Amino acid sequence: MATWLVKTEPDVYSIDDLARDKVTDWTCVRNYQARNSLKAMAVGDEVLIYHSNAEPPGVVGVAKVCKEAAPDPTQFDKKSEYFDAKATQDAPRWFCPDLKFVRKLPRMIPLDEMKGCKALDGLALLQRGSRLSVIPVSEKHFNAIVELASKAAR
DNA sequence: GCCAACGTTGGC
DNA sequence: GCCAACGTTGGC
Repeated sequence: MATWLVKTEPDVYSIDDLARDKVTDWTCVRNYQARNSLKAMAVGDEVLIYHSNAEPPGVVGVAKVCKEAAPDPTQFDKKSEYFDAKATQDAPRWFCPDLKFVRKLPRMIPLDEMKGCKALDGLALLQRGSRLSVIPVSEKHFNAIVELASKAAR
């Protein structure tokens, strides 16, 4: 089983929206590297949900892949701002898995705290200028973040 | 709102 | 295939 982290802007789609929807197709990712990660997701993989452009930014919850990546319908929707004229039904460019809400963490883990955490050294999210919206996370890092959430903030 | 760090596009 | 110009992301 693999583990991942996906970013979302809470103003657009927050962990609470996911909690309400229970399951959502993770659409609108338009970056090839991120797309490749989405396509590599398998049913049962666990996914950390991260709020970007938030105050503060940080990891807020856990979801689970419940359906492998399928063509992202927003690429075919002319009215969508994510419409892609170069994508066809025969050769879709963008894919989205379905994610199922698992739980919110007992507390959010701010980016700041992750930066100061030795156990999270090497986490791709913390690399300088990391802008990827879908990131593979080692199981070790995944567990370290979940454990942090069960401890009180420093 | 600023801007650094990337990614993408397109002319050559 | 290079690379300048432009667009986007996302922390601050």
